[in-house]
Amino acid sequence: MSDAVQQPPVKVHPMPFCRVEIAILSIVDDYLCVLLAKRSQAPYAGRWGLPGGVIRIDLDEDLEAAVQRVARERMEVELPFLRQLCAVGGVSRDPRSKWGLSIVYRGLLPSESFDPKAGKRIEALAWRPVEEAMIDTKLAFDHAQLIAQAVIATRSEIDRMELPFEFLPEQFTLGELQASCEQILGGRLDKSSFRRKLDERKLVKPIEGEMRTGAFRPAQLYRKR
Amino acid sequence: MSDAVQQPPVKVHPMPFCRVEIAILSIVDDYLCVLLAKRSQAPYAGRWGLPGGVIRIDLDEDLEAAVQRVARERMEVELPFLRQLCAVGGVSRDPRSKWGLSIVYRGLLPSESFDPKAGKRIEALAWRPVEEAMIDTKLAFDHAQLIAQAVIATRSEIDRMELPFEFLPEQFTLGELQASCEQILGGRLDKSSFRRKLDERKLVKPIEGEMRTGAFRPAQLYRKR
DNA sequence: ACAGTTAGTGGCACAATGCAACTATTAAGG
DNA sequence: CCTTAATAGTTGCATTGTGCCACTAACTGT
Repeated sequence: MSDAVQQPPVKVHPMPFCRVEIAILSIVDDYLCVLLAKRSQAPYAGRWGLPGGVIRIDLDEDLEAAVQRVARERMEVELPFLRQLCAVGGVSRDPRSKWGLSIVYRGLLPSESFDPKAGKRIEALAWRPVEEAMIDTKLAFDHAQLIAQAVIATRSEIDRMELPFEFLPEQFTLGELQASCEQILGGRLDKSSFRRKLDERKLVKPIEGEMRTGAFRPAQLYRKR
Repeated sequence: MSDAVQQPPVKVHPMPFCRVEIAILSIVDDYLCVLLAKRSQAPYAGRWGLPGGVIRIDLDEDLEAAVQRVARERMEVELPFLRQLCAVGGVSRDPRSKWGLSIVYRGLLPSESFDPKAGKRIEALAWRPVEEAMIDTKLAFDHAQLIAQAVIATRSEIDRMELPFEFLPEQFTLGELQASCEQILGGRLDKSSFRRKLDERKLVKPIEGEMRTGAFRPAQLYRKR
């Protein structure tokens, strides 16, 4: 009602240089990995870091849209799972401007569904085990720190039994589900208590009659929920 | 090293209108309350909402500094406890610009240490019980939603036994500590299991010999850790 | 001395969890 | 056909965490 009555007399202040950064996690060769980009431009040219890009207020509807656009432009991928991680900002965060502000997102992706292809401003893309990346002091900016935060957030989801169905095909065995969790956590889980929680909280349902063959006893297939 | 070798050819894009918003929580009259500001200017002039302000890249060292400056200018208060809550942004979030981006913080404050004083661009300040504010559809922007998020975050800290020492004086009794937790959670806790957790995890230590008088049996005083 | 009120402790039942043993099912190989 | 090896799935038990409740302790006012 009264919202649009008058145009307020806002002084124009210069704004921060606003970007989104993306920590994309996946399980590659049984290890939880993060997707890193080799930077083709300053700052930190030639160094590895998280992929990211400038927020384009003429192109992006909102923050998530900005992330998806950047993921598309830079890596030709769409992110089915996306969560905001944090925002970091301050003076001289980025030499391209006086004041840099980055909104950092965390994405989960099944690595099979994605063949990393370097796009705009990226020399190369590579999966890197998080245990290395988290402590790699050579990464651009504070990205090692951000990766650590993303890993912690993902692990605490598992602790709360918010399961990483994003990493699995639509049909899966309980063994595969447990293995995914173990790879994310970087440690082993107990089979019986894992399964107890699954059916107490009704997180999966068996698919009728179907089975799948390994080398030995076949396992029941399940779906989410 | 190689970071400053060349000035990269960055196209200049218009940037979002960047702000910080602050959800300050405190216990007032035994209820968990949030500090709301009556807006003196559009948008939402005359409506209540979270206090906040524009990020000033000429004044603020980083995001937290921006929050503290805004808290000082608008409310004449310093926030001893401050956590980032989330970032929200998109087109037409704020009619003052095409694209608005707000970094939202959550602060905890002992209400006794603070006499709300309205400052720049604020008509009035008031404590409001969170149970009302969380569902008040009349608040500016999506602030009711943000308050709900702030309350959830604060409550889950209590669940994890990250205790609200910010709400208490330096010395306190276990009864006072438990009462604070109950007021935050909006429900009662069990005395014996609360205390068991306190000393299992060594969260408090008794202060030697000292006691404090109520009307009846005095209680042991404690300090954090 | 006793009632009333809050501080603080201890016991017990029940739930959640970790550990380990056990059964079930399949393919392969003698 | 029986044994072996490997994984799938279940069951039982010991340990721990937690909620509930009762009990003791300390102090004031009458």
